[in-house]
Amino acid sequence: MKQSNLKNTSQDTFSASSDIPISSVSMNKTPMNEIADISEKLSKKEMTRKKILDAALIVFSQKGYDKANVSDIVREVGVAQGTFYYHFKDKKTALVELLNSFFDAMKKLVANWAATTDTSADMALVFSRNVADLLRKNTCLGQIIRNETNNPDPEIRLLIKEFHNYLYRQAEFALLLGMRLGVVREMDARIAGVALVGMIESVVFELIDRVEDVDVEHVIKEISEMQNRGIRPTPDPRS
Amino acid sequence: MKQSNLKNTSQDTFSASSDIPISSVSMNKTPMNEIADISEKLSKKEMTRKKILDAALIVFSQKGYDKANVSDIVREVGVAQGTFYYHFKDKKTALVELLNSFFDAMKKLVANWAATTDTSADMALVFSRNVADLLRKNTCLGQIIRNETNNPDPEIRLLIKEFHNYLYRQAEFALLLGMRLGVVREMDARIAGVALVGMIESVVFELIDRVEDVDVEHVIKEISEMQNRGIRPTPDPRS
Amino acid sequence: MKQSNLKNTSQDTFSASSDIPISSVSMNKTPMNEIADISEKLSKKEMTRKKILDAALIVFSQKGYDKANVSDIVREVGVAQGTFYYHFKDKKTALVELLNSFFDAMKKLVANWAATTDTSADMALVFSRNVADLLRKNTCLGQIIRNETNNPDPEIRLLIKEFHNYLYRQAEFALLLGMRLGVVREMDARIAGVALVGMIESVVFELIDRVEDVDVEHVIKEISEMQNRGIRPTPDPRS
Amino acid sequence: MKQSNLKNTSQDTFSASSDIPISSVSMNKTPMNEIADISEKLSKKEMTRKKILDAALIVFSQKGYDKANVSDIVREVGVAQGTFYYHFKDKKTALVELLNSFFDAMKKLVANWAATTDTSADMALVFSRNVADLLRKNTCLGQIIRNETNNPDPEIRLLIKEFHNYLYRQAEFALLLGMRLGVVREMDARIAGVALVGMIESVVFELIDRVEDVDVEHVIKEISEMQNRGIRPTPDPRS
DNA sequence: GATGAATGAGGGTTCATTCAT
DNA sequence: GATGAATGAACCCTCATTCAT
Repeated sequence: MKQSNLKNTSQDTFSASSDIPISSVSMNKTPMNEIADISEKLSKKEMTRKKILDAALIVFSQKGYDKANVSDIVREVGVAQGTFYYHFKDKKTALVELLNSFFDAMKKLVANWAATTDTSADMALVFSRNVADLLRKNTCLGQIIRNETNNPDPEIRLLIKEFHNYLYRQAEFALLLGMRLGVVREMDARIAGVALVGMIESVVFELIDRVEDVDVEHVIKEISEMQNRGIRPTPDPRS
Repeated sequence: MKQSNLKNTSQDTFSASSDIPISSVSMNKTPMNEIADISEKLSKKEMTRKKILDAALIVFSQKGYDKANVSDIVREVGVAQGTFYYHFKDKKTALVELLNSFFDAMKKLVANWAATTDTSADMALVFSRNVADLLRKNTCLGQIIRNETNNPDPEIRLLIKEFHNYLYRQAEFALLLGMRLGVVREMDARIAGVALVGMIESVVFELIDRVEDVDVEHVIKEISEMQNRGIRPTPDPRS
Repeated sequence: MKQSNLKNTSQDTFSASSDIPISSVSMNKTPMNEIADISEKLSKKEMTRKKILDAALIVFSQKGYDKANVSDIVREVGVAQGTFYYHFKDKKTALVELLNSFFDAMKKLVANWAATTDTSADMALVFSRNVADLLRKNTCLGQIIRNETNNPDPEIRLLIKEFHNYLYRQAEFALLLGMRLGVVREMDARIAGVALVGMIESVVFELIDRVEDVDVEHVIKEISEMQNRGIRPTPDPRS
Repeated sequence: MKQSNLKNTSQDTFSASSDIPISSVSMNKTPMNEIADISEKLSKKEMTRKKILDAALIVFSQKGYDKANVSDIVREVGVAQGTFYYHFKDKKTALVELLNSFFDAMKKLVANWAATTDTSADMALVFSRNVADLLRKNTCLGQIIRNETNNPDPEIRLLIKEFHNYLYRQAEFALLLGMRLGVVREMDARIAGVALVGMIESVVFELIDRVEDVDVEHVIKEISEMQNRGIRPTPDPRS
């Protein structure tokens, strides 16, 4: 079997499954075990399929979907070119499956967030940390979503737009809730939602993902502070 | 001449020259006239070259650089395939030229900003409006820069990274200055710089560029407010 | 399957394998059988590859390497354009492989020559016949080597120069040996080596390869005589 | 005007005209003056034409006719692409003109050779020196003739074959004459003619043209010796 | 007489996809 | 279930040639 040339520089566990956060970020249990358990039950066929998906995830995120070759993917896995097409109708299908399973996992996260988020908590901090963790734990998918945002293929585009809209609506909803509770000032929640998410995304991809020696906790705190207070020298509004 | 299939959905003037803001955003004169005047003086060769560049700008922004075909570009212009290669060494050269002329224009903008920005003004508002205007006037280049951020080609990648770093450094510098002047609270200016720029970029591309009936001024004001005050219900810090 | 346009005018067996003389010229057995036997064992893939190489050999020798199109080659074989690139990295690789296998075969010949050449024999006759046979059995490769001697590609050039230098050194070495044994007069062996090889090459390509009704044995004897005695009317030096 | 990249390493005077030996090699007068005189009379148009031909000669000899670009040639001269086609119907016409003027010049040489060659002289030496000088003084055309011997274009091929046949017939004729005079032993003059010319050509191109510090006179003497005596240790037949 | 912008046919090469095994 | 040889459409790019100026 040929050796892979791809460098694994992210903290991903390099498994399509694990790249998808089935568990909530607030869960402290090790979800890996569950996945591992499930993995054990995978048939040989399912294993191959999963390996291909894992490899596709990495290759797509590194070379971009269009430039990524099926040959790159199968070389990574060590299977034949045709095997890819036994498991997936075409290249696009694999990408769509990756994206969809990511979104499915997200929906599970939402339930947890909604249920566990304490309204008295520092919502900005919680939200930022959740989104940041989400992106950090799914570096590859994050990259793909970022890079393919304007992919010429309409289906892919739509799917990714869905993800962004989802985040925006989450933020908007949280802000509206905060306003009703009196912990958020009056504002255009739609615009603010986009702004907050964009802020977090940029920081995750520019600082947390790219810079090696970065204090993640420090970065997240700074963002939360920015979200809460803005840049002006006022007393901490929480005080 | 063959008919173009590309849809011109953006508000760009669809001219490589006009896409590049040679004049400062603070200038209220209509620079278009000047550019038009210059255009009159273009030789036939230069006209062809410009037309190709204009078409390349659109095609690159719509299909992505790698998926964009030279044949798409020349079909748009109505010239032969070879004509592209008479004017540009290769596809990449055209992209690099577009990016570089954009960056050159930016540098001119900077000088104006530095010279004209009143420290007593609402810096966040001025900065946001400047960046937003810059991006809005160069929708296509903005799209390209956004889409090719992780292009596999190292040269392209570097060029675009340069652009982002430039914006980040601008924001960081403005924040540091504000801190020294006492109009900005103490913070990690590097992180905040990335956050502020990311916020603006997201809003421009998600709201201003994509949504038709958007009150640009309203959006920019909201962002400035967010930057100044954050989301918390404090009294306006400027008061 | 499309019809070939290439005319097979040479006496080549038109097989990349048979073009390469695996057996020594002094062997009287028919090596073709052995090669045929081996051919039987070739997998379908190897057969395709061999067919492409055979066709490339002919096309390269007829049109010249640079003018030869991959499409010519695959049309000859009856496979798709892509099939060529499945088997060979590029056009050059196929050429280099042809040249290298020829040179490898040569090295085997050398061992035989060195081992079997009787110093008491008419060395000039043996050498001439060996080189002439080598070239005659590999007409196409001979043509290629002749035509691409000054190919702009440095790698190709070097490879072919190697072949010529090899022949020159062989001749030089033989002459030096003859001088030590007293059967060759004192001379500048380096110059003489080039002269002898050039003489043989010219005759092979001008007379043996091109003229149909030529008595090969007669030609070779005439050359040997020339090499031994020159043109002057002296008594046969061997007498 | 762009600078040329071509290295002028040969001893050519780098003039299409001077590359063609209008004067016999045995003439000791400086024919350059005559040519120069003629040059003076060239109209500007004729000068341009000549310059293009000169450049074509060099480019063809260095890159090979097929790989040579018209753009290379005109860049060398410093004229526009179209200028080439004003003076020559196409690329091939320029090559054919170069070859033809070379052959015309040859015919003039022949008359001189035939008239001046002393039958009592060392004919081999005279013939070798004449051919060698001819090739050395026309390095570029020599290269072209050597490289394009098997050019796929039939017209070019034929023209070059003509040159070789001419040389062969010259040698054959000289040998037949020598035989009649009793200064050459009985032999197959046709084969010997090819052999003698091939010997000289190889040595010129392998040793004299390529190796820098080569004693041309020594090389020519060695060849003559080889032609006269062969390789065997006989007493000098001339004694 | 010369120009040089423009042409377009054609070449090498890539790669997603198919299908017989 | 997996293979991998084969495919062929499509792309980037080259360059001899044309023609309006």
